[in-house]
Amino acid sequence: MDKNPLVLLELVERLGNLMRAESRRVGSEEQLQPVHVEALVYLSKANRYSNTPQALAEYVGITKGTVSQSLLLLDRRGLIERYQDDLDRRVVRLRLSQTGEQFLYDNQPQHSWQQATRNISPNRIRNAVSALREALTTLQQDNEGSPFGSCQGCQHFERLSARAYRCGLMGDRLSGPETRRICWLYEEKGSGVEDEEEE
Amino acid sequence: MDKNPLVLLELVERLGNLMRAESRRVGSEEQLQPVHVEALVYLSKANRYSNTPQALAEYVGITKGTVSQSLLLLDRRGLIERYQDDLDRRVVRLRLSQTGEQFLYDNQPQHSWQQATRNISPNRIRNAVSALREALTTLQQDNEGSPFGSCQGCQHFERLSARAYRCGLMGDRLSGPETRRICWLYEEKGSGVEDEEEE
DNA sequence: CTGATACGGTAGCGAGTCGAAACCATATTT
DNA sequence: AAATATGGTTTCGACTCGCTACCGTATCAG
Repeated sequence: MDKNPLVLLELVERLGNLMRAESRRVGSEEQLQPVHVEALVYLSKANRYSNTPQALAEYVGITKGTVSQSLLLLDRRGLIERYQDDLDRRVVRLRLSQTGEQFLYDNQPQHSWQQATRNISPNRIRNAVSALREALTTLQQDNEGSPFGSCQGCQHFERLSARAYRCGLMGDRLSGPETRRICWLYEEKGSGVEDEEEE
Repeated sequence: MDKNPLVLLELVERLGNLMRAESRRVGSEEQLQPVHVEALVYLSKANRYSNTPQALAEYVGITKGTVSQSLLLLDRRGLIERYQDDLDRRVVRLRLSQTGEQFLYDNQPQHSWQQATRNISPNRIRNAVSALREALTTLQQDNEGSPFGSCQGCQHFERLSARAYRCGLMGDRLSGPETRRICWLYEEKGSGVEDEEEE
């Protein structure tokens, strides 16, 4: 009866707008733009391979030039720290400063979302997650953007023992919590070439 | 295992970002910002009560001042038309121009989304829609923003006969297609006070 | 080792966003 | 008739954002 996919899009966009407005609200006190808040949130969730300007730019969907500006601002405000990578001295690494952590802790940009979803049964949430995840994966393939995901479901993820993990691509051992962070090297597990051409 | 609601948020934001990037892509040819494209899409879906700068501002989550600017630009470009309301001469009404319609038709901002969702079963989409709808409703209540919805499920909606409808709030008769457009006067049907307080 | 090329990041430009506040014109209330 | 509310517009300053040019480091070819 509905044109369902479009309705879903409508909802996603609208929720996105609202959460963006929320970011705006949260940031206004500190004179931060929504993008700045998004950047802080991203950094709080990115793993060790993904805390660079480049990855951030891809994630929020803006150019590296703009990201560079934003980072400058966040640095001036003391919310993040920038330091050089030892191995490749071109790359800049980012991390939240103490103040940055505190800012997120105080303002809880996701709080209103958690309120809004608290009455939805875990099961329905799980279903929604799975549907959206599928849409995201396809969308990313089509746009050839970087994937962004966490170790579960990543092709490079290896489990050494009960509590020891490893990234096969980079060769590092990973702690348990680290395997749940966002990584832009993520590659979908079963995704060699799907023959599922349906055209 | 997952912190599901947060994962869902993550997905919604990311999909939102991607679709925003898509808007950017679509608009770049015509030198339009993402917001401009969003505005056009909105106008193509808004019903007769909701085609005003005010409603648009609430919908996309920016201030009326900014909206005013954007509309100026869209008007200059000949993508929309602005005309005064007869009854209240303060209010400006908006509609897509021929060119505006054509623009949307040519560029299909939602095309990539439809591609991305075409392999998701209707049933899963329906579930996702229902979960997100619930989140949206709650979020809007908490933020006391205008609700935005279509006649199905609206408190003011009246069915006069098989194919004749009416908005009880405004007193107008509505055509069938019109009842499926976006309205910012929407009020959730069962929404006096839910006793469903769960903490 | 040396040049060419690739790549991560920064800098500057111009058009535009954005919130805030002031403002205008038209309702509405008193 | 005056006070107030409301829908829109204007102006301001800080910031975004794509773009292009640029810098320094890495990598590759000879």
